[in-house]
This record gives sequence, structure tokens and C-alpha cells, in this order.
Amino acid sequence: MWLRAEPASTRAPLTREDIVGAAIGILDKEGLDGLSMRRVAVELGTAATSALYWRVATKNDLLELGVDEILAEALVPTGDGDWRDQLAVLGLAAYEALDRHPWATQLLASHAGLGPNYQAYTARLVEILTTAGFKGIHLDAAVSAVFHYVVGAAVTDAAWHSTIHRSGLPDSTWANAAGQHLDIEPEALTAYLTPDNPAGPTARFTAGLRVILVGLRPRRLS
Amino acid sequence: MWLRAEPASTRAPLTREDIVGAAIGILDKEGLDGLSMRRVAVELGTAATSALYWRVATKNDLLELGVDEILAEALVPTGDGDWRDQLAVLGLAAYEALDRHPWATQLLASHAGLGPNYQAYTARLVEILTTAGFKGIHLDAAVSAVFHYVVGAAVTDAAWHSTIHRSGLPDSTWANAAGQHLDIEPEALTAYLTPDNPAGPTARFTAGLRVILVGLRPRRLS
DNA sequence: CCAGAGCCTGGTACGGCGTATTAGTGTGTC
DNA sequence: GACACACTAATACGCCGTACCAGGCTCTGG
Repeated sequence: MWLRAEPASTRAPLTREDIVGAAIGILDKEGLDGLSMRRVAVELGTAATSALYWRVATKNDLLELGVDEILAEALVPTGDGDWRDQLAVLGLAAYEALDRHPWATQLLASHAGLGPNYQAYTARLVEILTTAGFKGIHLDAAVSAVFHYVVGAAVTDAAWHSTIHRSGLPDSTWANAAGQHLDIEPEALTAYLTPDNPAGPTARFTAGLRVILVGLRPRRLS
Repeated sequence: MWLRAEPASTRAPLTREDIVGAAIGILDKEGLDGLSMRRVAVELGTAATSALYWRVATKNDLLELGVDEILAEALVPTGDGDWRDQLAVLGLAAYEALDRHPWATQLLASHAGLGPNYQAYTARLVEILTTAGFKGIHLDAAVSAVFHYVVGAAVTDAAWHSTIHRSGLPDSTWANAAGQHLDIEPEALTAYLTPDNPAGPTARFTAGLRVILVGLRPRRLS
């Protein structure tokens, strides 16, 4: 008896949620390349990866669950203002959620939007524009304009983030090297990439989104 | 003498271009997951991967060279018409180039635009809008709107493509399964995803781009 | 109360990956 | 004719995703 260790646990404390949660933690800290099934297993204190494969068929499934979880952050209430204001709020929420989790943005390029939160998000866009009077191809065009703009902006940010991260350099060192390559002052480049800077990505995003929204006008005919 | 094989080649017939070309061939055929250094080596008839590492420091470098090569396809002449027409041509060219090479689109999410063709492309956008009279933040917003829309549309297409490809199912079988999940007729889904269909992605892209371009208006002040 | 069936864990193994290393070989230069 | 250099081939290392298998815990039916 005293020679045998206490059983590690009574029974299945390992849910699918635990696994996805641990994966998201690793992804936020170390990015897409930092995630491996063994790494998740270690994080959860379970010795073998086989425990994971019981709840999750494949690593890819785990990633899809992760992305959709992040997309939930984009489903914010939009108030009852002007439809353009509502779209601005909803667009910004998705953009910021994706910027918080660049790995999820990267996965958007390889995983079609079949998850519930992804679908709920586009459904909200359609709903707002429909109540605003958009129909038929005009509705399609408006949804396409807003949604693809949001995705494209997030993807571009994720690319910068990922490139800098992959270089392994401190941000300022990287900015010097890249600035030289692009023939730009490093300070200008840093400002261009710093979210809360007036010349930064968030300001560009909102300005671009506003321009798109102002241009949208409901048409009666399909 | 006769026991020894003829030397494989006189001298270095293996250029960096050859390697990138072979890689692009594999990527177009088998996608991002199909590419490995060993696979490229086999394609080029060289037994060991070390031959590749002589011209290309890392697999990542190879991918970056590949992406920029694809972006060259987007650098089409835009004629001397209205600036909106020019942007429509340039935007569509990039969208179609990226749709032809979904792997490049996926890489856009992890590799910042430091390559020459990427830079040349955005420079063209800036040039067209500048001659049209855009300045300061209005210029930034307009470039952001057009460019991010193009990227987002291509990324969304690439995601569908990649998801279907990963499933390993024939297109029609996949459409049935996905249609059931999304509660949509498989035919409608197929039409939605077929490029040359009137309800397909290309039509949505051009409609959305037109809506954005119509909304753009040069402002004098910054 | 016990046997058997299920869910689930831990360990190990396989084939493939990116890439470092090392040993060798042909070519061009002094 | 020797040496440096440019390059190829082979092999090895440490990771990866995941299949497989041998148990053990817990619940059910008799």
C-alpha cells in the first residue's frame, strides 16, 4: 500500500473545454507554431497525448474549436443606434478580438466559417443590413464589403505580428532592420504598427471602415 | 572508371529560381501541407535536401520568395481611365491571382509585406489614389479600405478551398455534408462557391468592390 | 456481491518533418 | 600541381501528429 502512489485522480476531470482552454492559453502566449499536442498534454498535467485524442479527434479539430471560441468575443451588443453605427461597433469588435489572438486570424485563412460563432457573426451583419433596407445583391455586396474589410485588416496585422515574432528580435531591433529595408524611419514604422498610436493600425481601421460605411446606401431593387 | 557512375551534372544547374519554381509547382498541386524540403528535393532530382539549403537559408525563406512571386501576377497595367476603374482592375487582378494560389493567400496571414512585389502593389494603389486627389488620412483610409477588402475576400475564398481540400472528399460529397450542417441546399452552396457562377465569389467580390469605390471621394484637407 | 463491459489513462512506436553536421568531389586560380 | 572554394550526398537529431496496446476505474445486470 504505502509503496504505491495515490491514484492521480478519481475520474475524468479532463473535459473538452479544458483542452481547448489550455490550447488557447498556449496559442496566445507562443503562437501557432508553439502549439503541439504534447505541449497541451504537459500543460494539463496528463502524461500522454492519448488522453487528448479521446475528446478531440485531431489537432485540426482542436484548432477549429479554438477559433470559434475567439469569435465569440466579436459578438458584442450593438445598441439601437443608426445601422452604420451598429456596423461600426460590430466590425471593430471583430477586428479587436482578432488582433488580440493573431493565431486565430491566421487560421481564418485555412478554416472555412462553419463554426457557430462565425455563423452568428455574419448573421448579425446580414440582420443589421436587412433592417436597414438592403436586399438581394446589394445586401450581398454590403456584407462582403464590411466583412472582408474586417478580415483583411486583421490578417494584415497578424502578418506583421507573426513576422516580428518569428524574427525572434526585440521589437526595436526589428524595427531598425525593417525600417532600413523599407527605407523608413524606425520610429515611423513603430508608430505605424502600434495599435493606440494616432497613425497606428486601429486608427486606419476605423477610418477605412467609416469610409466604407458612408458609401453604403440601401437600394430597393435587387 | 566504368564502375563509377557519371557525375550527376557538370556544374550547379540548381538555381534559386529552380527551387522556388519547384516549390510553387508543388504548392499549387498539393497545397501548403504538401510542401516539404524533401519533397522539393525529390522534385528537382537531387537526393539530399542539403543542396537546397545552400541557396535558401530556411523553408520559411522559400515560402516568402514563393508568395512574392505570386504577387507579381497582380501587378497588371491599369490603363488610363477613371481612377475608380483603375482600382477595380488592380483589385480584381490581385484577388484572382490569390484565388489561383490559395496557399499564397494563407501565407499572407503570417508573412508581412516586405517583398518587392507586395510593396510595388501597395505603391500602385497609393499612386492611383494620390493622382485622384487623396491626401493624408483620407488617402490612408482609402488604401486601407481597398487593400484590406481584397485581402479579406481572398482569405475567405482560400479558407473554403483549404477546408474542402483537407476533408479529402469529392466536392459534391462535401457540399452535401456541409449543406446539411449549414441547413442549405447543396446546389446553393456549390453555386455560392463556384467562381464563374452569377451567385459566386467573383460576382460578390466585384459588387462589393464597386460599392466601396463608389463611396470613396477625395477630400482636400488632411 | 461479483463478473463483465464500457470509458478512459499511460506508454510506446512509427513515419515524417526542418535542419545541422560532416565527409567528399569537382572546378578555377595561383 | 596544389589549394581554396562551391557544392553534393549522406546521415543524424529532436521534434511532430497520431495509431496502437495494455491496463485500470466505474458502473450495470444478474
